[in-house]
Amino acid sequence: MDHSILAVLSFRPSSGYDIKAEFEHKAASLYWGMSYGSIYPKLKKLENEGYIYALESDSTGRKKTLFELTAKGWEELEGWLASPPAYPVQRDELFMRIAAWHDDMDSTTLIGHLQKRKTESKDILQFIKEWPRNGTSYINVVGMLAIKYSETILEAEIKWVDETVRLLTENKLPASQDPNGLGEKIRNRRKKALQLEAEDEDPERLDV
Amino acid sequence: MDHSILAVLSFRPSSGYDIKAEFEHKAASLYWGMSYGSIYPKLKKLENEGYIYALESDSTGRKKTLFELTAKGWEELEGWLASPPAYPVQRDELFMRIAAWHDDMDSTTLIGHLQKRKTESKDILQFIKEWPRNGTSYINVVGMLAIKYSETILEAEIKWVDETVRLLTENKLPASQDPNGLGEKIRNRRKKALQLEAEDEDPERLDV
DNA sequence: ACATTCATGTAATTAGTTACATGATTCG
DNA sequence: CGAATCATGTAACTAATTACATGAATGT
Repeated sequence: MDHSILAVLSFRPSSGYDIKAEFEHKAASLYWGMSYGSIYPKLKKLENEGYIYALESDSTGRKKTLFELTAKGWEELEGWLASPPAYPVQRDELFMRIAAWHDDMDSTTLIGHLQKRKTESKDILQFIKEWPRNGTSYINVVGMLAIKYSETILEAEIKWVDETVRLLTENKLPASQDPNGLGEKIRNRRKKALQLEAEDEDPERLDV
Repeated sequence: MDHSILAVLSFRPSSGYDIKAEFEHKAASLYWGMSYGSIYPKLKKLENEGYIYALESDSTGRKKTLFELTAKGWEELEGWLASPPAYPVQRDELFMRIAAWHDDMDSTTLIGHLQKRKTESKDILQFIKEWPRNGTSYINVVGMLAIKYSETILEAEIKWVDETVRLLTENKLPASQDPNGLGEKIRNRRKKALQLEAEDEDPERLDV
């Protein structure tokens, strides 16, 4: 059961290609994504199970198969909309890197990561801000709330990046917390591991 | 290659069980997650490829296999840390629902979703705020920045939920944008689909 | 003694992407 | 007329979870 497809079809009857475009460039792209390799088989399955059906194409230009929701499809969608959403799992490679960063590493690399993130987030923010103003998109009353959310979060993120870059460049980082001297231990483990390798690579040196 | 495992091992030599705990209760849980079914095979693979090796257990109590990074493992980790992180894909079921919400639906259900989200986010925020203060966790200088980020975002999110619930209950929603009367079309498509089904279910009625 | 937690793993399943294949239509 | 885009699909592959199985050590 893929409810995100039913959700897209609820706006208007769409082809697989349309759905992909919706996930790529439009509103849905902010919170979901899907490739052709997923979309077409899912459409087949949803059709077989009676949630959607194929409309006749209106013969204008290109031929494509538009899918429309059946009564069963609308009911399934609305049941899903009413069911409690799972808490989103954040999987952010930037923060995994930040968390594992260690003192021996160059902080200019980290600043580079942060600035890249800022650029990307600013682009998305601009897209969101312009999108309700282009005068052609359909955004219902509740949809406006989601836009406001993305604006809020992205602005907070960008502000955090600026502040963090400032702290890193001015070397005014907050105090670390290390009650067991783990930072020292980590540096030693790393040093030892890297030294052992150097010896393995050039074992003769000791004897010369 | 699973760098999140190397990242966890960089803090301290750990068993598969330890790694799972790290992803479950600790810092890493905010930005990553993994099940046993992934962890143990990955550890085997990383060992075979020479990124990690098994330490002898220190025979105190339970026997477990701790893994430590090799020189190759440290180098791989640091290369990954320096490589540009991908922009995170937000997959948020709450916002997929909000985006597909339609006017015929009961807004109290939506308010319920929002309040559930608020509770969950508040719990995480509390965890984050307490965690540097428990006096036992290791958090390095850069790690503090990631904590600050999560605080910032979660606080912004909670504020947005409060504001949104207020708008919904007071019925002061922002104006929708619907240049092509799509909202009306959606309501009609839905009505028609559901009526057709009602007729199918009870076709005799027309003849009586 | 019994339940819980610690600890490691595998098999089946699910879900997804990537790369490829194919061809029609439209635009410049 | 050739390039770009529209349009649909499949096969191979990758990545992950879930459910199951097993058993030892610890806490009550």
